[in-house]
Amino acid sequence: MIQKRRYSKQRECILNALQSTKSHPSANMVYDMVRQEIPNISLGTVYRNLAELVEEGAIIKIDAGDGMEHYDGYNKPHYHMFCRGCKSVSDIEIEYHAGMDTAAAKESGAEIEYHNVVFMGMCRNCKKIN
Amino acid sequence: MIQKRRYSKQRECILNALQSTKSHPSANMVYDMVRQEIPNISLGTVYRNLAELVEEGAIIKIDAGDGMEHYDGYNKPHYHMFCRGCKSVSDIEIEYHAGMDTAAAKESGAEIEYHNVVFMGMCRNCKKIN
DNA sequence: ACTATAAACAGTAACAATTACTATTACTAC
DNA sequence: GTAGTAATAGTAATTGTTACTGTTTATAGT
Repeated sequence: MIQKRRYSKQRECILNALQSTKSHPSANMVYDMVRQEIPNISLGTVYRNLAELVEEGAIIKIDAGDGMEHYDGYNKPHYHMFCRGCKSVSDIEIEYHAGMDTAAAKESGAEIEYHNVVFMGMCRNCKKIN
Repeated sequence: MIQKRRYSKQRECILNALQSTKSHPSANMVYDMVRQEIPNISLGTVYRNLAELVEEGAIIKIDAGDGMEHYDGYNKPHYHMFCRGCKSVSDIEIEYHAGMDTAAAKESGAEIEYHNVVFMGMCRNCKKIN
């Protein structure tokens, strides 16, 4: 009677696309990726499923400051950097600073669930040029 | 001959508004604030001046992940938290982790200029309710 | 102080990312 | 297999932001 989440080819394809890349595509980039598999998929479907996958914790959303959301097939908590040169988001594989969460909670009285870190700068390739 | 930045009442008013609040208003909220002083100021003027003030380092832009930019009259590097309950941005006054920048630079080979941290959770008020 | 110059402006139109809507399709419990 | 209802495709609407245009105004040079 009461139906839970229902399977859909589209959602599986979106999740696969995200899990099989190390890049951090925007919704539109995901749209382009899955259209190779499902040519008539709707952009609205991509947005809706990305939101659902974020909500259930299967992927994460990254705010890089370039005016659009980026998505990341989630494995473990990790940090990101945004390159001012090529405007790309990449992983930064340093340890998650769990101590900052407790410090922030103590300072503010808030309940901290997690934190995001975005490093700003010029990536290895772009710093040569500029 | 070559003109530099020129004074404007509007820009001064915008900077004042940001420096005299501890909140982290969006462009639209800034617009509402300065309209009390300059009723016919244009929203475009607010956006342009906010961008210029960010560029010259007088204020900072915060990406909270709620679909719009927030602005902050800048004093020193500090962190922020976004409350899932009341959707507000507040300061977190813990020390800037400069060590993370060098760690990130070493790990990635990038040139790191700085980093932003946004804590996610429920603020002191909202955690009581929920 | 007066004038020429161009930066900054107000007002509005355009834009791009995202969300909402609607009729149709296709999972899944029975 | 069928009924019920999530999920979809396609499209329209919304929202935050940026670009454009004719006008105003700060300021450098007289």
